[in-house]
Amino acid sequence: MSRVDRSRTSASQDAVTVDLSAVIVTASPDGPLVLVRSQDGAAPLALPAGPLEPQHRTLEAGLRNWVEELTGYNLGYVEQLYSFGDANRHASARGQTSRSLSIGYIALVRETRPKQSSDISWASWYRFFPWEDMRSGDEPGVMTRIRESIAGWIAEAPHDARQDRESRSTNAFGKSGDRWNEELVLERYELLYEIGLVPEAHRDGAACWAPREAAFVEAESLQSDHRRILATGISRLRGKIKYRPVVFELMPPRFTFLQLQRTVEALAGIELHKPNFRRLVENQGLVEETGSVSTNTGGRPARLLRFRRDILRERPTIGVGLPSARSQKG
Amino acid sequence: MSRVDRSRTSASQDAVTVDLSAVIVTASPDGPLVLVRSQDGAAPLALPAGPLEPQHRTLEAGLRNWVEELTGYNLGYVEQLYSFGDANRHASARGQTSRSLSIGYIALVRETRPKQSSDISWASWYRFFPWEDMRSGDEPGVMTRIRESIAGWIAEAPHDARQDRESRSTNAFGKSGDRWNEELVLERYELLYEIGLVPEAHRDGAACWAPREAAFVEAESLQSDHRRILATGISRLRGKIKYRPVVFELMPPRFTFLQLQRTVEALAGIELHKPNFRRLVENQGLVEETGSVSTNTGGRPARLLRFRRDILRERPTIGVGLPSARSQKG
DNA sequence: ACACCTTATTCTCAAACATAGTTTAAGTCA
DNA sequence: TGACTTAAACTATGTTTGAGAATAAGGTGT
Repeated sequence: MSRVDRSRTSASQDAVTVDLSAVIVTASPDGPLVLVRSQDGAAPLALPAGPLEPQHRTLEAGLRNWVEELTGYNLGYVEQLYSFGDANRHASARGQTSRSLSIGYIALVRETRPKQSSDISWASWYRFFPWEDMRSGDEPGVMTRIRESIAGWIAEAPHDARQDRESRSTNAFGKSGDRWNEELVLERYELLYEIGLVPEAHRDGAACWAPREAAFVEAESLQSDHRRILATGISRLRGKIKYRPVVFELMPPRFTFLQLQRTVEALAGIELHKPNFRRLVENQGLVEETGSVSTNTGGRPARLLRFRRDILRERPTIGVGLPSARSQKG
Repeated sequence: MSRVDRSRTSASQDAVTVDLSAVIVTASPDGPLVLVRSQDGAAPLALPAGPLEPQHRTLEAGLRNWVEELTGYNLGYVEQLYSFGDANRHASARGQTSRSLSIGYIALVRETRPKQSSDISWASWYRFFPWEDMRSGDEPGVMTRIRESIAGWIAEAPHDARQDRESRSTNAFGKSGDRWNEELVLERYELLYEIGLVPEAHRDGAACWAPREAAFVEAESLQSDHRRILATGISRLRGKIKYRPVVFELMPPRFTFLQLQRTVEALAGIELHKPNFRRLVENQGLVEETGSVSTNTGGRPARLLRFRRDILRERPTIGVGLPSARSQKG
């Protein structure tokens, strides 16, 4: 048997439409920004997305095409994230299952200039995941409140579910005081969703522990499952900077060590030790000096660096190295 | 505008069929095996694949369903690999672009019992990538021949392309004598394809350096782009074992240190240092003793171990650790 | 000029980890 | 018993990391 037998008129294959969604990231002095699209009325923001069209030769080409048309940005680094395809992702009104497949991408761009089209704008990605920004510890107290709620959720569990809830929460959020694994963005989001701390309008039916009156975490939502896609994107990016020099896609041509460090910190959501960060980047041979210095540092002038593009050819598996989620025994 | 406007009858969306392809892996004493399907006549082997059907609630559910129906195997660990979607992946006979989207998965199973259906069988994945098995150095001399061909390909380059070819080859294959990065399976395959050492029947049009008479590397092909999917799967698995305890999905309930080591070596295609491997696994707390020993080792009996399932809850980012692709300076 | 602020940059030191052995233990087989 | 095989423990050495102290080099205000 060959696949050709099962043509698209066959009963066994339903109508499928394919969306390409993009998490388009840039870095600003204040943190990582993601491109969002505002919709009519009070509807939540959405990631830019568009249908796959016949003239697109490959999926990635389709995405680049669509994004450029929509936003005018020229995508630099692009990577496929994940394909989502729940049967009822956009259930058709006629009760027929019209499956909508959505392929998520993450893309990095350098330019931040505002766009002409008024429904496109940049938003800090921490607007949607405030708890992921631990650069100044738990400064606004978000995590304190979250940990309290989690403790309640664990305490309320029926006896046999207690240990499961406990271990899932330490897995996602670490033990109180510890640094957590910054890559588990999706796991944390889904746990908070399950507990009911981040309600989602579009999936009301699901189980929800917290009473409606409980103090929710103040976090903005996104259309349909775009928040999951964004979480996946953040997670992927946080993982990738450790072993590939992708941060430089977000840096200007010339930058100082501190600027580079701040960008990495913003992406990872944690603070880093300055001398160690410098040593790591230096030892990996990721940058070279330009000869000039930046005088507007507020203190001693900093040397301006540039990314050594040739490094990409020499060694594929290097990155800017976070504190390596050290195996914290015991 | 909403996405609903663009229904599947719209001219801008062509007919899409979705295939789910699976790289189903198991471990045997002789190395990693992958499930393949033989086709009519002399056609190359194929990965098991099937169309996404309406009753499947999620993509992964569809895959599990399909594979179980086809092979009877119950998939354990399943992970989405990548979505491939070239416009003419299976060009329809009528000249119409009927896009075929293919979503690749990797799955691990423990059971190896042969199946009733005669067109399903297990094959060592090194049949398709012989150069990836460096467990006994370059014992059959494959890499020696490959390096010679690469040297020729570099020497033959027009002046301006010389350096590019050189750096791409050191990137993929490392310098002669060095250990290469075992994750770059796809990169190596594509480089060899470009050089013409691993001809693919299905894409004849592409550029090919080596004359047809040149000594090709003896490697088996797979249907359409299934070899790329397999390469992606191997790469993903080799990466994953370093930071997640996925090997245990391939191990029997009780095993010795050496069995575990052999499995990891088989997947990674390299040999490991015995005492160090043991220490690493021990320190990570991945295993616990069962109390019994295995006496058929040929020497001193080995303690039988079992995987500590609770570790999954405690610490998400641990694995069985290859020699960590050390940043080989210089 | 001087004290004093800020940030940049270099050093130091110990703990953790990895690499590559060597040595000892505990079985089987002839 | 002695030879052989694999298991398991131990050792020595070098590298990487985490945390902090010390020093350099510019500003500003007096």
